[in-house]
Amino acid sequence: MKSSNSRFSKCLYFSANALARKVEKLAIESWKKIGFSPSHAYLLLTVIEEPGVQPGTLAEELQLTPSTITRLIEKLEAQKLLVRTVEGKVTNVYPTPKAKDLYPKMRICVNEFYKNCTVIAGVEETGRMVQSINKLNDKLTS
Amino acid sequence: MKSSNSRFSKCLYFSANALARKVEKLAIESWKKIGFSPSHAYLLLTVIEEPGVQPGTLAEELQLTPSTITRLIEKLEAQKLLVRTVEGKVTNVYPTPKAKDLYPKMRICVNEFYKNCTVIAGVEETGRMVQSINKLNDKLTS
DNA sequence: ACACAATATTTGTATATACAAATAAATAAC
DNA sequence: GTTATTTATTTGTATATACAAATATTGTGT
Repeated sequence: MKSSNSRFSKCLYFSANALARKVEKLAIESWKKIGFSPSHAYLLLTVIEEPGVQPGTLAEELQLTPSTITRLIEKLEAQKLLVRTVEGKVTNVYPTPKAKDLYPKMRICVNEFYKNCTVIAGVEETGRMVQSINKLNDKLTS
Repeated sequence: MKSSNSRFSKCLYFSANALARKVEKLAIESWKKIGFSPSHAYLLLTVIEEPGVQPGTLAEELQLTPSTITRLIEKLEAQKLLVRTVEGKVTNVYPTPKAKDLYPKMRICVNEFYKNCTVIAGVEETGRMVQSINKLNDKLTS
């Protein structure tokens, strides 16, 4: 059924959730060739680009809660893709050489995802969409 | 951090996910007074308004997978809010009197959620947003 | 310097959701 | 009429995420 014909087609709850799931699927597709889920992939990417970044910062940048970040880090640590150093109350997260080797492939996946979005929705439309969603997100930040 | 300043502020993956989570929170808040999660609430609402509706139809209308619908129904059945009758391969879902009694309160929650959205985002803006998300959703339907 | 508050992170637990396989019934093919 | 295919639903299992509480460290007021 088309979203626009659904019983709840006027309800932001359904629109927003459906969009997130569909975009998630598209992202999973784009990241499949290196076998990461999108959230793991973007976390790893951030750690590679900002070595030593702290979990709290990752939580902000990835818009996830600290506990979720911990869980993601644990998994990637188990795969020997990153390491944590704890000093006092702060933790720093660093990529391993194995992770750094993956970097070029990861950038390709990022680009592929953007391309997939724009092919489906159009370049300008995608941009406008992201912008207006961000605007709404900022209003909803409580 | 503002979404619009995030490292991934141009990425639909993050925008869409963040929006869904924030709207979810708003919905949870709106439904809290009768103690349902939004998905349970909307499912129940649909069953009350369309007694005998089938799980497959619910999956379409709520934009969830059939297995998720089964799980939601199980929970509501355990709370004696709805019942299933199985005839051949089709299942029909009916509300119990207990559920019907809740109906007026549920409609109030629905309205409250809409109101909360529009207070935060503006009436017109909310409408436009939902419309353009639906449009994108339809394009993304694979 | 000691108690108290604030901060950063992790852990225990719960929820929502999905995919893939299993089941069961209806329909079609021959 | 029996076999094969399609359809509707459920079940087993896995993932992502969050909240609240626990832990540990740092900073502050007096």
